[in-house]
Amino acid sequence: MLSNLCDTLGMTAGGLRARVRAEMTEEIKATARRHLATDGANLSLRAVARDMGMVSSALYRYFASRDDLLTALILDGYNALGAAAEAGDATVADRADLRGRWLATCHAVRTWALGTPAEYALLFGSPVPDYRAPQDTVAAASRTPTTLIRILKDGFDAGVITEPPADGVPADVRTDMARLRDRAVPDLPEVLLARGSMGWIQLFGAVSFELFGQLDNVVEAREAYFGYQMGQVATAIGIPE
Amino acid sequence: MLSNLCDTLGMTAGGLRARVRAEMTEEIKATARRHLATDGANLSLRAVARDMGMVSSALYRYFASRDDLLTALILDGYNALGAAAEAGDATVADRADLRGRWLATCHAVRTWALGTPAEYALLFGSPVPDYRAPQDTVAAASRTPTTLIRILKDGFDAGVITEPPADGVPADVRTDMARLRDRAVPDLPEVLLARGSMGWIQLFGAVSFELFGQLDNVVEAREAYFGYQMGQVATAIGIPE
DNA sequence: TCAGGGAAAGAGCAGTGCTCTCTAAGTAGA
DNA sequence: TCTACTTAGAGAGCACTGCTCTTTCCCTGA
Repeated sequence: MLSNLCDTLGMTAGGLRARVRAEMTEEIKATARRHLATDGANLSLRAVARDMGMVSSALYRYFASRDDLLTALILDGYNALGAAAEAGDATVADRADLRGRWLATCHAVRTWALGTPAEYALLFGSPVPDYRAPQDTVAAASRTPTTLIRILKDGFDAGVITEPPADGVPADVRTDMARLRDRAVPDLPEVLLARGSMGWIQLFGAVSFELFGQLDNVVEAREAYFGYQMGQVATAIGIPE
Repeated sequence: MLSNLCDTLGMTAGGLRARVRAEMTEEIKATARRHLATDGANLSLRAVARDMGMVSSALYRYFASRDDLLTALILDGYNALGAAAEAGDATVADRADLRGRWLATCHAVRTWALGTPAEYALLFGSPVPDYRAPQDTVAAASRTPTTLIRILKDGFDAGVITEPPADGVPADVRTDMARLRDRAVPDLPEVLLARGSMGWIQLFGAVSFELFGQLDNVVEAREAYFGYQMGQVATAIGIPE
């Protein structure tokens, strides 16, 4: 996207100008991320500019609008979360330990969310009014669920996870799952993918519930509750003990 | 809260003045709700006032701040959602049809959310920065989950739903669940409540996922997918077919 | 009838996103 | 090396925001 912008502005890639421009863009995003932590989604362009010792209008040389800046942050956020999930999965040395991998990935997602709640809210919270996420984000957004599904795939390939009976999976849902499967993880039964996607939703729900304050005055043992949930989900999906 | 305000302003309850004041308050909330639908959480006090043919400062006679107005809307929202859930549960004539009641309640929640997405986002979306939900809301907020848990309670009392084995429910989670149980549904095993709360979280996750756009370009058969999920959850909790 | 108090208006403050114009500075080509 | 061009940034300005303060109007209870 950045190189795209450079092209439209007629800059030669690799030039010194382009490099300082890229550094500047990164610095703006970094300060914006910092403001995001305190001000939430309604961060102020002017405040970001002030923090960098420049005037607000100067930011418009780098981001066409506030929404554009948010989009860049969202994209970075999806990638950061995806990387965290992948790293979590990778911590389990025994690749055949499916449950361990599942739980490690889930906990990694939660840890990332707790560490950067504002960014998580930006990704998964209430959408900003009249803001449409560009298509670029879908690839980055699918990194985390793909990490989860890949665990199922490994288990299925190894014959440890078996295809559950297609009890009551509606036909059109199977169609959706089949399309999704072909796009991301070929050769995985739709029914298994349907259960896997449910697990992803439960993970998202659990993290959002905790982060958005719905657990306040209700559940104190947050991490234990989370771990218990994810274990139950793993069992429901068919990941052996 | 309103009567509280009236008291502090020294108004006699039941007076004419108090009545027009209450009507005015309702009208403000109604217009605010209308604006909420288009502008999301960042609705404008001035716009609301303009819509009512008055000046912005006049609104401050009724709500001390924008946050106060939002709080009132949140409270109303929780109650509206709770009422919808209860009504959904009540549509099932055969009270012994636990699965039917569970699904009806879930679908009622989803329908309410799809009908008033902005209000749902206000309740369950990313929290507004430096806004603290007052204690008043917790009672209203618990109406919906209580409706769900009551179904489990009915099933447990009837001996249709049995207490699941406490396999791997951490001790501190049991403590949380016990406290929650004593507060809302006495005589329900903690383990069952733990599973029930998971169902509530999955319901919330599914609705939020759909409403916040995470299902875009992924799942088309929204209602079928939702119904499938809630059926699976019911089974996982132990609600018989 | 009349004082007290609540409702509304209006000006004003500090802040916002965004646009426009203008200047300074760097870059490439002859 | 000089020139034509592009870019970064500054600053003013527009329309908007939440909120406060003061002033005016009018209803109400005694």
